[in-house]
Amino acid sequence: MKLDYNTLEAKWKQIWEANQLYKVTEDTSKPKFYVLDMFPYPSGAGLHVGHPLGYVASDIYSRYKRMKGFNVLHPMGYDAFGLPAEQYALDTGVHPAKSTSENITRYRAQLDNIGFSFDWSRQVRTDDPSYYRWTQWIFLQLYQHYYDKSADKAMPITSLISLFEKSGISDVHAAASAHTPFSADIWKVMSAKEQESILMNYRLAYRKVGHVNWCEALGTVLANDEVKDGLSERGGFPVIQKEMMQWSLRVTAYAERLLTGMDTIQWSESLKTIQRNWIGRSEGAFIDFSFADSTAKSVKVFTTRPDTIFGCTFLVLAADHELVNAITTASQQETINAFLEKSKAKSAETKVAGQKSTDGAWTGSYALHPVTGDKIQVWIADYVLRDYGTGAIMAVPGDDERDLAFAIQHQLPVVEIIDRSAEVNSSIEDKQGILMNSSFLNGRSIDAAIAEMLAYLEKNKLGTRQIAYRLRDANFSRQRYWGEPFPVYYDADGLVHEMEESSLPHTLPDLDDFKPSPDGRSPLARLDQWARPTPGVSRETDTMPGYAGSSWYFLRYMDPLNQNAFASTRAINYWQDVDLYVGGVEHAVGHLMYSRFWHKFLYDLGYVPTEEPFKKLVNQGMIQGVVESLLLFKERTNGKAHFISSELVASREIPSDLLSAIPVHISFVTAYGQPSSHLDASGIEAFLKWRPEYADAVFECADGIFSATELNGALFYTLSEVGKMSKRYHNVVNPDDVIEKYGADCFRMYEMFLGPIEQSKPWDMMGIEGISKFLRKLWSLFYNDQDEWMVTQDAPKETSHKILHATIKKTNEDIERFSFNTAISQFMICVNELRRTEERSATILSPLVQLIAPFAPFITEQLWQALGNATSVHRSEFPIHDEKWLVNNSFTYPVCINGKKRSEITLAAGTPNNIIEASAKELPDIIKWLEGQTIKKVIIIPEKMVNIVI
RNA sequence: GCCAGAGUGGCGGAAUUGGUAGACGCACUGGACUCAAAAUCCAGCGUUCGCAAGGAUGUGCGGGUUCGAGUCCCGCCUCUGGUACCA
Repeated sequence: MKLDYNTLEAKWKQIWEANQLYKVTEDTSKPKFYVLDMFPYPSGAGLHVGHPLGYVASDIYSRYKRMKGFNVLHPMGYDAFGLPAEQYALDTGVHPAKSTSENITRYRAQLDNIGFSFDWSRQVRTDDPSYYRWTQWIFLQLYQHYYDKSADKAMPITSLISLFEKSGISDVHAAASAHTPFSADIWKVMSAKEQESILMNYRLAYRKVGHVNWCEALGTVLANDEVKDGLSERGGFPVIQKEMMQWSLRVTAYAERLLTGMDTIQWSESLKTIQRNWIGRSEGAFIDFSFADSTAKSVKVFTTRPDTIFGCTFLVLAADHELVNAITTASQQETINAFLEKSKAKSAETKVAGQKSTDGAWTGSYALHPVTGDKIQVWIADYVLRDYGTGAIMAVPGDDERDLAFAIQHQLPVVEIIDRSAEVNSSIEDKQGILMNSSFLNGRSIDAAIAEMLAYLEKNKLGTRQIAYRLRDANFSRQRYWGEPFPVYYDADGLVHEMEESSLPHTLPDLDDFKPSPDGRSPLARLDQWARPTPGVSRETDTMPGYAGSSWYFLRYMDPLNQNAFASTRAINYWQDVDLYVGGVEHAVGHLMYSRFWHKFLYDLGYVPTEEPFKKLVNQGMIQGVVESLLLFKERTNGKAHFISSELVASREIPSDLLSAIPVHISFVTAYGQPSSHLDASGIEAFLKWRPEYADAVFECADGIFSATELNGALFYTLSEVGKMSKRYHNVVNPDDVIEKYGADCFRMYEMFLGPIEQSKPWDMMGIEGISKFLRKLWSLFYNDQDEWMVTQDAPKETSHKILHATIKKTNEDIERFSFNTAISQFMICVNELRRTEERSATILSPLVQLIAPFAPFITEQLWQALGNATSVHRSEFPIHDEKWLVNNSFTYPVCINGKKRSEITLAAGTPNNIIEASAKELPDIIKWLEGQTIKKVIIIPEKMVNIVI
């Protein structure tokens, strides 16, 4: 039989489908194993060669685990709600539901091509009402719960209400946006509206007016992790701060558990560090400063350095701190107003640029230093943030660079309080030094002083120990159409009413105009009938953000069709949690943080049995593309665009701001990806056909300046860079094309052979021939050049046993540690060896096929059938190595003197160490070296080496 | 700035616990087969001295520990990622 990938793949895909080979059910007779991929967002560009990298790895692992006797859940689905489909709808008028479905069809075809072992009967789509019904349900649970810090878990809001009725706020120890004190009696006489606004401070899903990241171009607000360097992650549009009524999730309530939970899971250290930094825990104290002569009583500041309190010479509040109005004196009112105005106008640009600022203004008020009683000025400034700590700081210019810069700018007093003269190369961050000018703390080390001051503050009721987190509550409203509607409505008073559980799903209505309204409201607000169904009732017209549906999808796979629950208890108890999660590191602070939060919440409510959703996580790297660009020289020649060959740039010293790079389609470029990538005459012709606006451009290369038609013969060099694979750069490589040419098995193995899967690397077709050759060699062990079946039932050669069992051992170890490239290397060694010795015995070749099966499912299935097996190789048992074939009959030891190899001896296996030592010392060349030397010791490492130390 | 990770041939990368550095693949060079090409097979392939046998040297740089260091320690350099007025 001839090796013909395409027919072979079609044949087996059809057989697997007909036999439901990869369908999985809860089977208590086998141990479970859950392998999950991060489900894709079905974008219009389709899958490129980078996407399947993680999928191939997880598929190999799934197939391996199945052959090892595990009941493997390996599902796939689509993160179908999201911005790009809506942007596409804005541009083309195509309904997002339609384009998303079309994209999903395309993705499915591409995924099927690669031969994955997904159980497609469990597919989920986040935009399916039967799915988002449960997203809405979980949202309602969040709304109906608060976080009780004493119990350290989420509790029903009804218990909070009973506490309020019993004793007001005094017994409540809960995560809250604000603590307004009140008694039980006061609570009882509050109006429903007043009570509701108090409860909103506690609910895990709550509404508040807050400043949010507003992106004008996208017409929506974004969560903190969706903003990068002041620009939207999607699209790269500017983001400004804006006040809006928004839904938020109280993820901060779980900050500590999100932090400690990381000790129990197997994630890479770097990923854990990213999450830890994002949570940003720091220990310190709240300290109360009372005012000297103001209507306001006191202000709380947060500090991690209570020891520096004697150096505190002024206070600084955030510009939008709640006390600013109350403490501003009449004489300073104008100054403060001017500053607030300026600060507001500035926030848009400078916060984008990330510049440091020492701008500020004095409120006219004085506070009293809590220890010395000195009068100190209270300022407001840009560099203090409302959202961190208490939004107010005690400024210690003597030991804080920002405070110092501010003090110098505004000529405020500075007191040196840390003596660093004993330290070499010490900076403020080092926390090294001795206290001075600090009353009873003088002479203490910083650590000792912190402890002493904390005790002092608590004893004198001046402050409390406190832990602050950088983590902010997650914004949960998007002024967008293509997302889950909120299952709530508002009455005439603006009070929130939950929808009945039985009325879910609250479906997304149809729409044909997707433009957001300029005032920042969702397109849904335009649907009068839907938005205001009856007088006095209005619906929430915002929708949930992209991460809503993806925060729990892994649970739905356990029981995807369930109508009565997000998954049955039976299914959840069987599948428990995800054993292995494979996906990109770009989700470190978004999806992975929110999923853990939702999962912990569901755990508190008793719906899931484990606290953490993902036991082990592997981050696959990104496969990058090569971006080829033409350099456009902006100084135009006779009004014509001037392109310049890239090698001239260095020699001509053209200022880089006069150059811009125009990405070119890689198919135009010759020697693409190489240092000598260039366009020849036909490439230039193709380029001009594609970008006709450059038809009259001039092209400057080493030989001179030409118009396109004069350019025959001259090579025009492009600029080659490694970058993202993206439609924009015209460098997307479609897996379908690779599979068409080399077959799915080859594509899978080559993706794995590129290097460790955690690593990012550029896609490069150069090496794929090596894998292709390997598969042909494998095939040739079974069929000769005349396509005759060569496998015999003869006894194999002993050396074949040896190489086979070494390969079995290594394959098991390598798959377990996710080192697929080294496993493939071993297959190559094995196949080469078997070919060299012309091994044709089924005893050897049969297990070899099984070993390679997870990597190359199609070709191995075919060979397995040809070997006479009635059932699939993917249902067979993974080979186990036999130690007896791995024991050496003899072993050649390198004999070293002081670690340098001088000779070697070959001795029988299991030779006692004293004989090895004696034999080593008898070697003539060694004796020559040892002459006149004293042997200090002899080190023998079994099966490794003999080292004589002189 | 701070935090984390990484630097190995012409290239992608091996070396699992401190034990013969460069596995495996690509590229390249030479040879066989062929009228020729492709395909296939064989051999070579860090640097350096040498006709060779063989020697020296070599894992970003400078030190150290050790019989022995790509691997451990100290000090630097470079790159990648995260983060940035976080008190």
